[in-house]
Amino acid sequence: MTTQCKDCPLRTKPLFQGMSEEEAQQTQRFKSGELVVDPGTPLMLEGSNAPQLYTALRGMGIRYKTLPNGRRQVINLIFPGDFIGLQAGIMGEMSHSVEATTKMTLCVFDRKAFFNFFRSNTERAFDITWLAAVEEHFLGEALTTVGQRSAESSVAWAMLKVYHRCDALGLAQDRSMPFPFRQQDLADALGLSLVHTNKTLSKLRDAQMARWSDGELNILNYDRLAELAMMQEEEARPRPLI
Amino acid sequence: MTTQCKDCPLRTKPLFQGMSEEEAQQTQRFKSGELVVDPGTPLMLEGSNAPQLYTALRGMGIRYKTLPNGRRQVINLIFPGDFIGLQAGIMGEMSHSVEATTKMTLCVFDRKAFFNFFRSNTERAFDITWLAAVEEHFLGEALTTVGQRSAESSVAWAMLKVYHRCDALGLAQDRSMPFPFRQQDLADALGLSLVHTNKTLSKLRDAQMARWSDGELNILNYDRLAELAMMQEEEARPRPLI
DNA sequence: CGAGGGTTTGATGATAGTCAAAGTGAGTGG
DNA sequence: CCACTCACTTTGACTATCATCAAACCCTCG
Repeated sequence: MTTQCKDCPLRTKPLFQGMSEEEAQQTQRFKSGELVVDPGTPLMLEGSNAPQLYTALRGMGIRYKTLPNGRRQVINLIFPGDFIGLQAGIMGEMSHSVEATTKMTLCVFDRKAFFNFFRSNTERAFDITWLAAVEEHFLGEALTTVGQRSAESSVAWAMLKVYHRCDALGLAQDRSMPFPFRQQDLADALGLSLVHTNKTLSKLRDAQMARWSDGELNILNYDRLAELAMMQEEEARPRPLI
Repeated sequence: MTTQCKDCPLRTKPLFQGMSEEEAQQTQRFKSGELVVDPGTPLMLEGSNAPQLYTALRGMGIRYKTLPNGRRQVINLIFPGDFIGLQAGIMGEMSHSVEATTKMTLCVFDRKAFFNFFRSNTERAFDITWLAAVEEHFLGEALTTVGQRSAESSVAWAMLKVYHRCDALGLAQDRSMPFPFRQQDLADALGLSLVHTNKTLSKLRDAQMARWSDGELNILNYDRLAELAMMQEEEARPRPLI
């Protein structure tokens, strides 16, 4: 038995905008099933025209692009509530690949139904555009990080970014959250080498600012970390949930 | 007398999707005027809630973010046909600033009318989302460049990227195009220092691959530049024009 | 016990940053 | 018409951040 949209465990999180019963019903009609995948499973392939779109319900993953020389850029991390495949839905082709890092549960939507869903309700169409704008916003920040921040500052930024997200999802407790990625993933996200990333992490650990081991991230000194990250305060704006 | 949307000089460019008479009329109703600005004029401010949205009709500009330490990341360059202020239109706040580099002519839209425009026609709503998806696509590529490419490769990539765009706009001739930016702008876009950017440019010049001086960019050896840039072939997908 | 994926550490060097100064050209005012 | 300024580009010298290479270490798993 798959989760009913009206009973979606994410719906009540403060991170997301409220969803009316009617909206939940609309989403329900759009939803074609649920998918559970093991760690490491590819969900979308760069350049492909995915027939399915997803919303992450549980678990985490990554989006990434690969270059002809084999290097990989992690575009961002996927957390519960993220919509996957917007680009395929709109432009017909993915510009990056998506892969599950942990075991994941995904709500499956049919690409063919996407346009109907989009046109079925102006509010929902607006929500989808909102999601795209949020993503653009995030990518601008990520670009700024990779382009302008030092390694230490970048790592601090990334840690706070994921911490905020997890906190808003209620997955964090005591300045501590699950963070099941590999150091290589973080390195590829920040444009750093694995070795340098590792050494930077150990600096932050020694400085008692943050500790990450065994898939658990611990923010030890929020304020100093935020200063190092040059984090701009911005209130968590609730986002739409599809 | 301002330009009528139905007579928009951009409408006929192959870069853009065809626009029906009816769509032109709808856009016309949404359009509240035209604005001509001098080089260096700020158009949008990061964090502000812009009351106006624009489409660049003529001229070029840049989008950028600034960090507390004063460093600047150029998010992308603005060419004719680009829609400015989508984020403000959707989320109510800009995540970056926008500035005119050359003299620019802009179609002005009223933010308050934006939602009406969006809901007035599903096709137009879809177009706006398309634009956001295109931007996301571009930012992913830019992030990959800054994170994974070497300085030489980055510069080559940037040159080809703008060349393709200008070519599609009919602004290029003989592998040559206007490129009125400063080296500092390019440096800030690629996360490089000004000095290193300058030296990289002179390498590409010496290697007879590309020459950029006096606001004119010249692609001397397209193939070698493309190889250096690790440019993936991708056909120019026509984009919507608002 | 060995294999394999991931993390950690050390050594070395290249790419790219910083600092400084000179060069160029357009624009301004005496 | 000639300084003079100002913004931008170019060049050289020096430095540091970060990449690469290599090897050891740690765990889990078969």
